[in-house]
Amino acid sequence: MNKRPTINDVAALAGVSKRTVSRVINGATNVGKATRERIEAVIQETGFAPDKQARGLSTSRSYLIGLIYDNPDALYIDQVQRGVLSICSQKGYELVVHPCRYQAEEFVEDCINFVRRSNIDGVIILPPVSESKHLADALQEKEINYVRMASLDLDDHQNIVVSDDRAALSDLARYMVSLGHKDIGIICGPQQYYSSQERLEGFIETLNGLNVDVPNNRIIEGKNTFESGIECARQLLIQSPRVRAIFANNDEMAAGVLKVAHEMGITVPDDLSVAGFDDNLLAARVIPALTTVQRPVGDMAAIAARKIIAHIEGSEVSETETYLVKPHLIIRDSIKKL
Amino acid sequence: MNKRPTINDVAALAGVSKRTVSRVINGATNVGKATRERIEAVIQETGFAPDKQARGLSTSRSYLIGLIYDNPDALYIDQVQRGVLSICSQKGYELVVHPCRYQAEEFVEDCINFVRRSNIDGVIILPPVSESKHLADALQEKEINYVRMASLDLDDHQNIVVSDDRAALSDLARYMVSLGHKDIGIICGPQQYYSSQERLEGFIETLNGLNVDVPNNRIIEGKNTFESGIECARQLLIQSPRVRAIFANNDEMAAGVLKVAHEMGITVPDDLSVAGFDDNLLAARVIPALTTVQRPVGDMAAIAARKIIAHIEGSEVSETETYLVKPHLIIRDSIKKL
DNA sequence: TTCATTTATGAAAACGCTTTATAAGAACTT
DNA sequence: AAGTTCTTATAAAGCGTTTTCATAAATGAA
Repeated sequence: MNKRPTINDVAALAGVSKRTVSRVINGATNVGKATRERIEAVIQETGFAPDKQARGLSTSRSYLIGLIYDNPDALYIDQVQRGVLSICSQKGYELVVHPCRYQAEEFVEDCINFVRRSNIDGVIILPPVSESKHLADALQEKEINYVRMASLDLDDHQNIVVSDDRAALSDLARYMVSLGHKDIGIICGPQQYYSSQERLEGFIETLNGLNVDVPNNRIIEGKNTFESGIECARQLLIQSPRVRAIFANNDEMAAGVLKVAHEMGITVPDDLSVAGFDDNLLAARVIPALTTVQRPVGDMAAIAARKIIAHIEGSEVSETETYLVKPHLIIRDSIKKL
Repeated sequence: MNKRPTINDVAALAGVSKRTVSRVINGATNVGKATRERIEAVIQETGFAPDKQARGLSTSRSYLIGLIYDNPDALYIDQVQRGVLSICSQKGYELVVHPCRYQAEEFVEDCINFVRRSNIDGVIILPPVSESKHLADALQEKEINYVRMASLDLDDHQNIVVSDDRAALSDLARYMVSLGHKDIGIICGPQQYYSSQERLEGFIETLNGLNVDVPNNRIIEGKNTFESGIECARQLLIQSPRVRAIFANNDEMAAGVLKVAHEMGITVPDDLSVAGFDDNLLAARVIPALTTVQRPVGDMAAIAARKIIAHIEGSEVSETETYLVKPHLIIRDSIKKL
């Protein structure tokens, strides 16, 4: 018996029609107890498992979930994948990955094709792609299930999982001020992204609320890369040598700050405090270890997976399922009390 | 026209039978020129694309390629995924990811099920899972296509892509000696993995060839994590304070060495040189930037993808397609000339 | 011209499942 | 006793492809 058993084999062996076997597989109730048990025994014995393609052809389902992203942060992607899979594998779905180029002209079309070609049942979209209204609209129109992960509440709560970066940055601001910091510089992220805006605003507003002012020339826009962090840090530290603390929009750029400080003979955290965002691989390994903000990425991904599966299966997303998660501060060695 | 067009729609619109359309789709030669052009026009117009599931049901193909791994290095995984996808998307395949637990009892069964359930056409297996003879045998027996990525030539060349770590480590050894190093310590990887053995041997043999001896007490086995790197570095530097250079089996552990050196007031690279392996995200960002070894991971993955697709499609792997790639040394600031 | 090939097309079966009728009993009503 | 409902089962159609087997038309050889 090298060939994989089909539903017909099972039916024949159990002496029933395939319709009845189908009922058993799909957990229908109206099957006689004796019959059901006989069929289940045969299934056990033969190791039968329904063919996903055949089943899909019939139900127009593929049991595939797509993951769409254009994000260079491999660690983030990895955590998301694992989070999603922890749920998928429980529910019998597989995960198909689809990195893409957000900026490309045919980007939306490309994503739609991806879904169509393989009959993907639903997609999870990661930032910054998730901020594309264009894509979301296209999916909506084509009636494709989707859930977005984002840092901002920009969709129906059934279709999004958001991390409250603003609140986390507020915590960070309070923490810095509580340690006596008043001369603060910022290397923010690209302001074309809502997520970068949120972080910047959350940070500044709280500082202002605590009577700490951040002059505009102490705010520099970076590109979220290590190299960009280096450039911005140079500019900032030369322009405003009195700055005693810097918040960088991510750990990559914070690592750049560390590099520049080292070059310039500035000791961190004694002369300069530094904070990052992400709790990237770097954060704990760099010297001094970075104080940063950790988002529960895996958890968010798992929530997204539960939501998308609920959509697919038409079951209600349980009301208790949240859509908003709050990141938390990871305090290490890069911020010093003045 | 909200519904996706099927082959029947195309046939009807072109006024031919679906058999003929099928011929055109699949590039058969025996179709009249006029007919072919008419059909192609209709396909263009309607945006028809064959349904993968239906096609798969017929051909018992899924156009899915699986990626099996149990590797905590997110960067490595990410590079592999992108490398594989660069080929897959050209050829109309999608990538399904399957992280697993190598140590688990049901690991082999789990992988087989993964393939069976979704009719995965073939799998690419990453280290260290790729070292499992058990899994390879099971796949062979079930006639499942696979290609392994490894650091060691342990399979038919059609089924493997190997990175010649041994040669790279030999280069590193020569480089260190050329800078005058003789007091060298090693933090090697888990010796249960062939790949760790290869690196260690490649390094030591070359050193020996250059008349540099590494006493056994200067070789410590780590677990490839940052924390393990810290422990091993402490042990090594306390036990053998005269060591002036350390090779760590990966960048994570090398970062651990940097951390310990900093704690102990040892300046890198002035008092102690350090080398890593991987060219991890960390390598360039840490201070001082690590001299390390970079494997062309993306390229290897692309080769693996080409091979697996060739297997699936029964076409010959082009003879020019290599199976062996050589990593190369990335020289940065962590090794100093004595 | 006639027969043998090749070339171009189609009808219909098959792939393995779900689902829409439908039917046969059994178990209630009246 | 005859009608109604459940309950449990089946036959057969359908999902969108590919593929086997025919067949018709066009070409070439005799």
